[in-house]
Amino acid sequence: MKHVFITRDGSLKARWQDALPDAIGVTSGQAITRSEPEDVVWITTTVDDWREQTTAISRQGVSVVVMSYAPNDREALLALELGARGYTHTFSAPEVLKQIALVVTHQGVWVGQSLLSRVLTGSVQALQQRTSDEITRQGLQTLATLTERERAVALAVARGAANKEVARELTITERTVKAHLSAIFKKLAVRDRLQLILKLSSDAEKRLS
Amino acid sequence: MKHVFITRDGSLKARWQDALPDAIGVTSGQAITRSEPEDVVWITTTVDDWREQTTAISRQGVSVVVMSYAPNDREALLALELGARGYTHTFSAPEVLKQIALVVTHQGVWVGQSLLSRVLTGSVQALQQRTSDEITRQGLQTLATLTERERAVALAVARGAANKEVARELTITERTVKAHLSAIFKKLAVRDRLQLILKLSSDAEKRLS
DNA sequence: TCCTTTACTGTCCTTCAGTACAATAGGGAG
DNA sequence: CTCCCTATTGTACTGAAGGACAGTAAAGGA
Repeated sequence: MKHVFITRDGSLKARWQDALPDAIGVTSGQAITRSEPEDVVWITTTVDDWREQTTAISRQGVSVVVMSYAPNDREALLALELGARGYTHTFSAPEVLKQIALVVTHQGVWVGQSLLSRVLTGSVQALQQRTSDEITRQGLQTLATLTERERAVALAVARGAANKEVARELTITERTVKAHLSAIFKKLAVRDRLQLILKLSSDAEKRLS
Repeated sequence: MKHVFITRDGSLKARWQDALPDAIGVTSGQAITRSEPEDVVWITTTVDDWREQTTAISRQGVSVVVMSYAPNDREALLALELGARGYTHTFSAPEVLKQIALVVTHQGVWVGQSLLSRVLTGSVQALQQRTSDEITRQGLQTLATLTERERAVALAVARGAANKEVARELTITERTVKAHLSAIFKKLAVRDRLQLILKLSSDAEKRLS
């Protein structure tokens, strides 16, 4: 079992070797021939054909972890859809890399704390809209100070939903949505929904780093 | 670190103890008081309030694995959405249970071989439908299609500024700001400033990668 | 020169967001 | 059994947002 790092020039970053002493670096062209079913292949999104590589390698039963310089949930989704079992920041600490290696070699999936919930929340909302109260679960610290219902409203608004839409979604009147919003604005010290969106999305970004 | 199994009657199955000798069994009522951040809580879907328990316990930072007698991807999604980090069959082999324990205690997610692809595919489709125009059409060039002034207005609005503030900032009237905004909405195919903010911030993420 | 684009401004109108007054009901703490 | 918190809904009001009509002025290419 070995760790194969695919980079643009086949070079290895020091922290990767810190975490995984038996790591080897290759370029995109060499990748397929150098990896076996037991291995873990790490690939950065700076590699032009990382999508194709991820698909091809994961199809052979090899665990693939995609590393990005600027992780975001859309790219994470894409990576997972292509067959990757992990998605993380290129500059993740050695301890984190070790952890990821451990997880993916044991049939686990590693997508980072916040990404998971965001990714899944999206799908659940689409697949079964009726569970809307439960959409509010973990979270952003900001949301922690809110009540269950307030959180549900806040998250809906953060998606860009209008009061009327939120009302329909939570099966309450528009007036109630306004009531919750007033409470939310007060608690989070924001003046309107615009600032709320900005606050929530900036907090979400912080969690990625 | 210990393994807490929540079952209807608080009893433990033999294979659970085979896999995890330090396992303890509790009933739903005792669950919260008996689990600490380092623990792994295993809960079967035969427990009436497994959804609420999963939500509550995972919120405290405890890893929760949901076990079902008849696993299916819909329930898996629900479990993950509620905050569970694992989802498997109640009668999983001891080796599998060990593996799951290892994965979830290292910040991984375990949803089983077959479920993984289906679950993720579902979520990918759901998310991409919602954001398909952004990804395909405009992409990174969102702001590039705008004129100088429109860009200035768009950026100010993306910061959460009101029309009046933008007007003062650019030394123009509020009416002109509205005119620019109308053009922006049309060009970028968004309905209002809320969606504009969401669009710009999502594109900003992509530009970084 | 003519036409197009861009920037800027005006008034009128509709809809939405948010607040200011409320009120009612249930659950939990003391 | 109160007091407090939460969830819910009501009416009325102010102000902002955005569209529907406009219009003028400058710049640049055909």
